[in-house]
Amino acid sequence: MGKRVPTIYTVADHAGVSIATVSRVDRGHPSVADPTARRVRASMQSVGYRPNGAARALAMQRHGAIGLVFPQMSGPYYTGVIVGLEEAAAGLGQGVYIVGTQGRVRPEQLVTDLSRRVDGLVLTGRTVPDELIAELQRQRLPVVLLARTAVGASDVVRTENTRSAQRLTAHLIEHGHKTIAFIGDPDSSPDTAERWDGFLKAHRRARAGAPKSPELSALRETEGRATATRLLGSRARPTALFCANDEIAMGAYAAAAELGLKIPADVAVTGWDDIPVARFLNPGLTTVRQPLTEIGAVAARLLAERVNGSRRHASTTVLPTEIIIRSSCGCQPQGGIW
Amino acid sequence: MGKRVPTIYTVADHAGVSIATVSRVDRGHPSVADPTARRVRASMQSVGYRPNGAARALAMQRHGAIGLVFPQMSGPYYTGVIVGLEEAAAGLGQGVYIVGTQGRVRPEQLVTDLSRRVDGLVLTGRTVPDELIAELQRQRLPVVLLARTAVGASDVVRTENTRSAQRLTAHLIEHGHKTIAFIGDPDSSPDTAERWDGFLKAHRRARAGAPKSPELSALRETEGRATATRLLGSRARPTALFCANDEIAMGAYAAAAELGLKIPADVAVTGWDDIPVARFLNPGLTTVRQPLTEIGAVAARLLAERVNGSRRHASTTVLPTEIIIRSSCGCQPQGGIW
DNA sequence: TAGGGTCGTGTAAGGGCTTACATCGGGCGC
DNA sequence: GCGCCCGATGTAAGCCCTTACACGACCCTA
Repeated sequence: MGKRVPTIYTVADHAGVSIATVSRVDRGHPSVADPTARRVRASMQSVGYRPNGAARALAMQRHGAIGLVFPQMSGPYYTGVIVGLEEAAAGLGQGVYIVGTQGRVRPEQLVTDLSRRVDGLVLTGRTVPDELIAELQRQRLPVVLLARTAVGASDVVRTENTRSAQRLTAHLIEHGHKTIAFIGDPDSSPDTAERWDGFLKAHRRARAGAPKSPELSALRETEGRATATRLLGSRARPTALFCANDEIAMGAYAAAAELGLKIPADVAVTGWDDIPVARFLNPGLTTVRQPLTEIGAVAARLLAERVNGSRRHASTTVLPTEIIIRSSCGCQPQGGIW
Repeated sequence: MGKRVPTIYTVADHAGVSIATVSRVDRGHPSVADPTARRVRASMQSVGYRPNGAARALAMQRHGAIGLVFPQMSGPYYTGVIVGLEEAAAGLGQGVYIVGTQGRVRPEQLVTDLSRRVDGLVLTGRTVPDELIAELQRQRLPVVLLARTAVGASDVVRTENTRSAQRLTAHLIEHGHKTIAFIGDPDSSPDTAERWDGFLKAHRRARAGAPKSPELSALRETEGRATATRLLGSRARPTALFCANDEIAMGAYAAAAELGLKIPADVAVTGWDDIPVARFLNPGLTTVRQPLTEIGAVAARLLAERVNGSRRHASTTVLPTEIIIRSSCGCQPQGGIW
């Protein structure tokens, strides 16, 4: 018959000590005599004791976990962030809960539920409405926002966009391109908005004619491919495509191949993110590297500071980006040094 | 001053009801009168109440969460599995904890800690030593193993390997290849072992000469690239590379490009997994698709069955795989139908 | 008008752990 | 030989919920 799950009492009885001693042994408290500790450990083993984390969390008034909410985990972008976050969190003694909101019926409910079991939350992009974020803050839950505009007094982690976008665009202009299309939706995220901004700045700076508007596309291969196909098939075909991320750029590669256009001879392409596969594309994709794992790691650290109370004021962290020149922009394969 | 965090008592006082009623309102229990429920909800909102998940888990004797342990999350393989797992788990009302073991000092400690806060665990590949798995089973923690040989009476989710490997190899042989190298390490995982097995079977079936041994490589781009470079640079260069996964195949692409060899004219390449980028490679990568998200979803469901006690006996699930013919094997770009 | 249901709410007993404080034996200084 | 102190262990009070059961008010029915 299903015997009850062994608890700290089971172990205490078995070892002939009090539950306090069992707890101390489990936590590695130094003040337990060696023979006792050995006996207790043997008992734990022998009854098959697995301490109940919920009870501990309740007693310690700390969940020992943080939550990460992302829109679509599928892409390499979030994978990188998650890896960085998980690793840093583990180092800080925090577990990591994940929740994807893409395609969920009631994402807000998921996030609310999640908020009950963590010491802090990392929210990315457009996963959660502002009101909910505000509500969580009212509940005094530490929140870090990634790739998202600030709400109230939360911490924010971002990466540099405008400046790199401007330089990358200038690079394309130097390659002689007159008509460069921007593929992406500035309204979809502050990051993309800043990239569009830098794109325009570079044109102004070079006194070059800029497109009046971006070519809208979601940050995904399929959408990028469709948009690129349309652009490259038109009469006034642009000679360069500034893609808001690498996945769009990959779509552009596919579109170009389909239309028999050579990259970069017929059309130059640049991406953003430097996802792992970028350098394996043919030709190598010129792009902008974001420190993905670092983003996650910083978020974890910020949360830890809030949780242990060592910091009370909201902070904004902007991580640097780096332009990676390969050959899709028209440079020689070995690549220039930026 | 840091006021105490509001609890169910705070709300009860504020609303002038008992904590039982507050609890019922929160859980959506139907037997609360409407006006009362409204009043309680207003109080929750007004005091900024966030129920404590640990306390609930303790009272309900259920964590409402499962854990996933993976070796390196960086790759697309695990990303797919995680997505599937997370989505299915959410549907079953379970949260998902993740832990990566790659590069961790004491992975076993991480897993042990994790086991205290979940109702069940999904363990992948070579992340956890058999003894620890056995110990967790002794503690009656439901465990599902992915891409891993069974230990004790745990559930196992796998994908079909031998048959697809055999057919894919036969396909290469039909393309006229006499010397096909197998890149991967059969000792590193049962999956790879079975692929090697199918590879050999196909040679035997076709009365073709098979290599005596696999060309060892970890399941990563870098290692695959190094191995492929060595092979393709040798005198007796193989005319086809059967790579144990897509990442190795991508390394092979890079190696071939470096050596000025054309795929598939000079050397054919096949992969395994059908990671998202596979069809964007040039030429499109012929590979074997595994139902990644389905693997995760099945794992979540198995765990749920164990947790709610609706199933007691260990099960093994083998999911089907599908050969995806593109052009890296020598077929025409539009691809044959398998 | 008493008895029996219902419905809405409250009471109180857990659930398994941490930890401040109390207690109990020695060893040691004098 | 006495008192002190310290090290090892125990006692018990939380931590914040869920829920079986009790209870009282009210409505029906007989």
